[in-house]
Amino acid sequence: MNEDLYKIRHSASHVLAAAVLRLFPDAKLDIGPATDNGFYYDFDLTHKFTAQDLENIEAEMKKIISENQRFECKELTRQEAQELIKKSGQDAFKLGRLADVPEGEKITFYTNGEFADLCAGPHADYTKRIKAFKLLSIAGTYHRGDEKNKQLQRIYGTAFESKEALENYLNQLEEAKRRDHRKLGKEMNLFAIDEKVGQGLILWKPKGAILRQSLQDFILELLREQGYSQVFTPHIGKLDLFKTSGHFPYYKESQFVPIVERDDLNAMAKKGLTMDKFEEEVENGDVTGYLLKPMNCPFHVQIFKSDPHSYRDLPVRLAEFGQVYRWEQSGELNGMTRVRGFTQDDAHIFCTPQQLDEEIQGCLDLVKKVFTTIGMSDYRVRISLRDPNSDKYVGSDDNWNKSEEAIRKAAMSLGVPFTEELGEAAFYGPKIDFVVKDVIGREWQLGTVQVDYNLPERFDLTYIGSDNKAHRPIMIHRAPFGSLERFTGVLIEHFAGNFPTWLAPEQLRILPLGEDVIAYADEVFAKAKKAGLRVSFDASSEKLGAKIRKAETEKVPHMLVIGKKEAEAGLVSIRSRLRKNFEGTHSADDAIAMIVNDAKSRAL
RNA sequence: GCCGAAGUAGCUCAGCUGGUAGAGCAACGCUUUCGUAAAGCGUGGGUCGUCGGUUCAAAUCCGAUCUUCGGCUCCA
Repeated sequence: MNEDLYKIRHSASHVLAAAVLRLFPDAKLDIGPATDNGFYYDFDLTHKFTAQDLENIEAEMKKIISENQRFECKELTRQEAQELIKKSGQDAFKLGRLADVPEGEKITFYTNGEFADLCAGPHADYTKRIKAFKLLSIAGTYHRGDEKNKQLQRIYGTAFESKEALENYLNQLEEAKRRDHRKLGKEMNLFAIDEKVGQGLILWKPKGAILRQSLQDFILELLREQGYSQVFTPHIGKLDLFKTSGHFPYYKESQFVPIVERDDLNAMAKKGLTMDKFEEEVENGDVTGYLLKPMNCPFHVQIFKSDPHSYRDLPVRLAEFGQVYRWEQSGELNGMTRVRGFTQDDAHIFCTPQQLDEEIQGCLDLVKKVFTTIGMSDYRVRISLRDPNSDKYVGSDDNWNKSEEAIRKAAMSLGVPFTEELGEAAFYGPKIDFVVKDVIGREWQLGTVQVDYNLPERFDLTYIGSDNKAHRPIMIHRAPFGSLERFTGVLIEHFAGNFPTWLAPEQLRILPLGEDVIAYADEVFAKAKKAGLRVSFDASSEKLGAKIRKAETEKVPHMLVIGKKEAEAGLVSIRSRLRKNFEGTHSADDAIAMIVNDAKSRAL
């Protein structure tokens, strides 16, 4: 965002606050910055803002803008600032915000008209610089983003340097909604979420299943190339397994309640335990129970443990499309991108310290290959490192340094910009994530590679080194898609449902023209089917235009039009959304071969 | 989980201040057999998310609850 636009938006947020104060003098102001897409301001007010209020506030803002107030910056001492805040009756949050300004830094107030706000600036010079703005929504938000704090009301808006730019942005929003995976998923019969089945639980419909299977096949191919072994593990495991791994009760809040054996349940019921006592017993007591797995790692660890290992066997790479279950808060659920049951394209690598660099590199290559094949170039890479001032991490400093260095080195080799975030690492090791945005600009983490020193320790994993002594292997967790559900959701939006041939649930449709050609068209249909294409036959008595329209709206990438002309010459006519160079008449065999190759090559 | 909004036919939506539901598309049937994005006519389909309340009467008003959407928090 350029500086002028930033100033406009930041100024708009001040105008918003000024307008709200005119209409609701009791409102307490918290904070109101410019954002990537607009601006907001947070208010504390007993009255709940309504849609009508939003309109009134907007009208008041227009008034303020037309008054063409001048933004003036005033530097104050801390003492003066405190007095000013108290005098204005805005001490509820502003005093705290003032305290955030570090000692020695300038304290500035920006004034426009009757409104003054603690603010570092910069601002536009006059309110009339805000040429176009619109208030978009009201949302709840916690003061300082902490759910223990008071919940405030946030008004979101956006502002631009011209009416055209605003129109443009609003149109873009509309356009984006059209490619929303929840909308397309329904329209294209890819998946469903059913109230009766449960929130956040995805039903993959036949067409969505084809999409998913194609993605899985693709990954499997890459895994074979990279020397992974496929494994399968159950959906539940004993509580004890997760106690050893440290996941239970550590992740208790995000797990489904344990499945406790009938006898134990009975015994606890007889004791008349309260919920708290029940949980305590499950956590600490001698209770036999199972957990729906929130992650696959402990299972893979036990597979590794089931054999003795020599350094010559390493690295061991165990891969599984493992379905896991997490109790996400209901308000966090979102289509396919945030669900309660999802399938990780998971794998765990057990390697020696010497192999770590190369293995991380291999994982990143895999992720990169996936993103390149899909044609997703709009992602950002985030590496999460430990907070140097915290002691919550396990593993030696030496190990941490080495693995952080390995991660950083690998990230650099990607040739894309990445950010380093301190304190974001898991307690067991640093990680590197691939993050993409959905149609409304929300970020979702997809691929991830994490180094882990913790689980090998907790499960006492060993291999015999060349010195004939036991050594501790290092684990890498990695998932190039992250989860098939989230990835598919993002993928639907990425392609706006217009999938390349290899992913399209229906790759080809035969459009016969008239009853006379049905027999010939049927032959072509059989050939295409035999060639492995996902093909359908439109035998309806609609006109060609209607058949084409139907196929187009259903986003079928290729069509074969077969009329008298083609039937007599033994040809077919291709109409293709994806490959204009395919279009024209060809022999049926050629046409089918072209489409088959297109699918095989996973061309975009 | 919290704040706010919403839930009417398979889909998209209309139904004003209460008088017991309507359109387009889809589906189905008949006619049409057609040349690159919509042929014509007809038919069926809804206990208005669910439960309770107010009322002579509730899709409409009130309460609870479930689900969805936008935020916040949290995550793959």
